[in-house]
Amino acid sequence: MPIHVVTDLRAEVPSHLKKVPIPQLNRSSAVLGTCVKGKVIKKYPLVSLEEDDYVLKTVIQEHEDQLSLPPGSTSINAILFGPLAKEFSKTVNQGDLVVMAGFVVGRSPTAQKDGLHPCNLQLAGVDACIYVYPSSSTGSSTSTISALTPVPSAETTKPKYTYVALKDLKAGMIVNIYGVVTFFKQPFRTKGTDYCSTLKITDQSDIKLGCTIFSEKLEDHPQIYKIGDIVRLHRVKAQFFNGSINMVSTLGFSVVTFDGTVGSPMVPRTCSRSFHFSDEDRHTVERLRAWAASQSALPSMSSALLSSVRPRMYFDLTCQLLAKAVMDSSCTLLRVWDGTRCAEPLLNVSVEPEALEGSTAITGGRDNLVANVLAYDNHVEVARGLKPGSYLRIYNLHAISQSGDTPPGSGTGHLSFHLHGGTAYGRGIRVLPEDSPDLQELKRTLESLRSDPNDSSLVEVWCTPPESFDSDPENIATELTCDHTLSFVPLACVKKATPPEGFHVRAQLRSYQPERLHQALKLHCPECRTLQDVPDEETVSVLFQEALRGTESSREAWAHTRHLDSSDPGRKISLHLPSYGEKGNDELIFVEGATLEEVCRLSEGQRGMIPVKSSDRKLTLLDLSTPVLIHGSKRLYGCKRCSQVKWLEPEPEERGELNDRSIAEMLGVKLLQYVFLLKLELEDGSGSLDALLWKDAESFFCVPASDAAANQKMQDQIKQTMDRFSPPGGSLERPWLDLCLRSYTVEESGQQTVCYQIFNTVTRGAEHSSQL
DNA sequence: GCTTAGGGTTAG
Repeated sequence: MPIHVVTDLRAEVPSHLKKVPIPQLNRSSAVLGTCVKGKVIKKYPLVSLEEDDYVLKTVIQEHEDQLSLPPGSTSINAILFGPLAKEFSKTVNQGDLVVMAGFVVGRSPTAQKDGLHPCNLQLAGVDACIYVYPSSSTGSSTSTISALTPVPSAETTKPKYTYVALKDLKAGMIVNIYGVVTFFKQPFRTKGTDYCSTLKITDQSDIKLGCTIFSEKLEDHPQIYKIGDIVRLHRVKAQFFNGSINMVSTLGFSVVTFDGTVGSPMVPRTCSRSFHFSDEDRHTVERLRAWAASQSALPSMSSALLSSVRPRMYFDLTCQLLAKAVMDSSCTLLRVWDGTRCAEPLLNVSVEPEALEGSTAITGGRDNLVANVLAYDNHVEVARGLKPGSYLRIYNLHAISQSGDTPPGSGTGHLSFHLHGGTAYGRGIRVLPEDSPDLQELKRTLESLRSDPNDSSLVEVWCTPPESFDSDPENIATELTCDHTLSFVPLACVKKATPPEGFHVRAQLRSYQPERLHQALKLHCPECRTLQDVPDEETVSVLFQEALRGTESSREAWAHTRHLDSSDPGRKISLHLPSYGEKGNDELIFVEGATLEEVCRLSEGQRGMIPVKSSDRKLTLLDLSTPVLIHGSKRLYGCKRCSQVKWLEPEPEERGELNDRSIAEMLGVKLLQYVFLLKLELEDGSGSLDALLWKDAESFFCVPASDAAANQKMQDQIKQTMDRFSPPGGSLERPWLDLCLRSYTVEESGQQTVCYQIFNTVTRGAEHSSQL
């Protein structure tokens, strides 16, 4: 796509290019090896289509020596695409003389208006080339010369695939072709083994070409949404039928579809993971788009909004599926809307609530927003597979006035919509992807409907995002364990309800606290029900240090006392080993005069260490902000408020099996329990609310809090779970969570606050990873 | 195993 700025005419333009006078150009002009030469008499601003994609229009006038020809046709519009447009905008000035080559001659859609040449020149891709002779003093433009791209060599630009113009097709050829869709049918089942897509395409040669595509896999079929889409077909065979050429897919067939709108993003619709798409392809699509935009002969689309539908109309409806119900073997009901209100009253087809899948909140016909579509016969198969919440385009829908209670033809009957059996006129249903440009208007309309403060009655419909209709349990990251039969409600409804009440919601995690998950681990006293943070390592360490400054080590009758050297000179560590029992006991050791680090090291042999100090010649526990027991990586804490620490005089008869409870009892300590406490900010499109994950947090994560306190792997597992629910950086999609919530009120300084807590919910997959 | 459909309104 080079532009050459030349100062010496004879030296720069390749000699093989044959110059064609502009007035002699027509649609069938050979373009290979030809060029036109003219003066830039108009240069329009560069138009940016998307990132790094541009279009620019310019008008060039035949070089002076040809001006004896009739005026009017001596000036021609040239449309430049891509980098060439940008380069042209930068390099070329009005008045410059240019030579253009590698163009396509198209029909000028503005010929009537601007009175210029009936054709235009379209320059795109690697073939397009412009040579510029600056008009003013050469000095002014020499600086741009060095910035020019070199001519790509023929070898490197040779495309891997070649495409045959539709006019050049001969029976028997197996070829690759491009075309603009002028008619299409969604894939339908044949009497054979395959699905069949029927389409008709055209290109700059204005030939209408029928194509038939067979494949037993639906994903191999073209994804055509509307007339004007552009398809690229690989390995199709030209056949004679009824006196004209038709194309049929052959072995190795593949298809890619693009939106046909000029300037719309070039997103390939294809199932193949890797497909070849070069700059040349890009420009071919651009050329076809530009050409199609200028064609008035293309059939118009028959899409309509619900608001513009009248009885007896056939139209294409772009809509969202709210609910569906199987009526009988040859009929499925689809309740849809597009956010506009029908001018005619809409019929409500009544269905048993059990038979309805999707939003049960609406009965249809409501406020003339919800249309009841009956899909018959061959469409039942597709209709049954649709997911409520998804976006659809229904082709050739028939508006039928049901005038049961009104005289026929009075125009006051209720409208229902029939998708009749068969595929005539392209009758069918297509699911549109969420991000389809064809949905932007629909989504905007639904959004404005949603924000209408006068209509809160629709809350249950509009506030539920499409994804939450997804009934595929594989896509939901959590699972309910309760046996309530509550139906799912939007968070907005949860917030409106009066507590206490239970709910099932499907929501996403927007954020959570504490972000540092180790802070989610708390100590809870089952007696006084207070909650406190787990003392941090430094605080505990300091308390141990303070205890070192105690009085002389005491000797207890119930224990053998041994001394160890500490890391500090002169300081002895006392180990008091209970002497009762048959052989004495080293399972449980009372340790005095040791630092936290030393106690931890001593407990590494899986012995329970109880840190103690001497006071009044008796042993007692340290401050209750320190662990009462350190056992390997496990630490037990006592409640300051509820413990009644005795002098340590363990009685032999008190000793049964050594466990946390018996140790605590022996020490007179009320043990604190490890618990998780997290605040999850949930959202679902209807709103957001904060829910606590506390009492059922252990089963939610499938990790006991006490294990998490002692085991880094368990903490990592929780981190992974939270990262999955709320991917860091927000780059990945957040999964939906099925949650069982309960609302309740908490009184705090005379103020009633409504709280929500998560119960009966488990994380999917957590039970497996916890086996680590 | 080598076909199917080959556009052009249901009739609920």
